[in-house]
Amino acid sequence: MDYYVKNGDIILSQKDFNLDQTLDCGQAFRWKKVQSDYISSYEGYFLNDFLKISQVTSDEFILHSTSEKDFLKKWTQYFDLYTDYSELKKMFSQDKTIADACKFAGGIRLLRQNDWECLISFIISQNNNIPRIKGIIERLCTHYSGTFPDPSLLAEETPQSLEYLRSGFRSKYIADASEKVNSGEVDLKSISNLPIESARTELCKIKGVGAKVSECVLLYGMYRTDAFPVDVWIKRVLDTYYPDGFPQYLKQYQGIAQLYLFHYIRNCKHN
DNA sequence: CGCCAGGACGCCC
DNA sequence: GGGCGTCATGGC
Repeated sequence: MDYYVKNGDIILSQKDFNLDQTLDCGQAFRWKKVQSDYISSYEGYFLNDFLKISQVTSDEFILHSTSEKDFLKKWTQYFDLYTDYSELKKMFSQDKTIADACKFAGGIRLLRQNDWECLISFIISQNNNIPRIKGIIERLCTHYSGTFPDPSLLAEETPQSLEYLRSGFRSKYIADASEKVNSGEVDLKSISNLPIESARTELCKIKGVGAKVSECVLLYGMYRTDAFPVDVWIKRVLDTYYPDGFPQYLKQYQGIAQLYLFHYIRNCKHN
């Protein structure tokens, strides 16, 4: 990671980073691709901090209108820039299937998102498709003037008052999660420090949070890289390529490996 | 139109 | 403990 400041923008030099692969691989739902003269540009949020970011070349980026302070304090963390993905991929590539996945799209990085936002987002994600998940979350944020609502705000809502989301049966789950987090019955900050089995148990106390959603919250919202969400796509990968189980030596970082596999199985046509 | 979606729940056996 | 229907909504 290397950078300099130019006309109020951050010019970033970064290997192992592709915006299309990272921002549109189903781990975050508030990034929008926007028209630009660059390879690609996105606008989105980490919590309520807005960012426009562009990919200029394979390893050059512009973070538009960002202070050096915000860059160092927020965005380097969010994009996980202090982690060496070349090293990770070297380890992953001992496995043929993941090696292929990394060759197909090696610019994916794990986004270090907010636990609360991840919880609500992945509750919404269940039995749903990505375009519609994005729509529901956009309606939610628009309702709160473009910001993602805090637990205290959402805790005032009921399944009825959430009808504008058109999230179907999930609205009662959103209401339950908001109530439990706001009251402290479920304490996300404490959970993030628990052994992973206990953390799963605690998260699953929320109605509508099961094995898959809790795993996503752990991985995407709490940076538990050993969390391993299994959805229908990853199930296909496991059935096809790992009938005897996922390699144990990848356990500590299997969540990140899962990102490459998820993107690969969904987008590589010859599968 | 029908099938499916980054699933969880309730009920059945 | 595993299997299966159900749950809203709408993308494709």
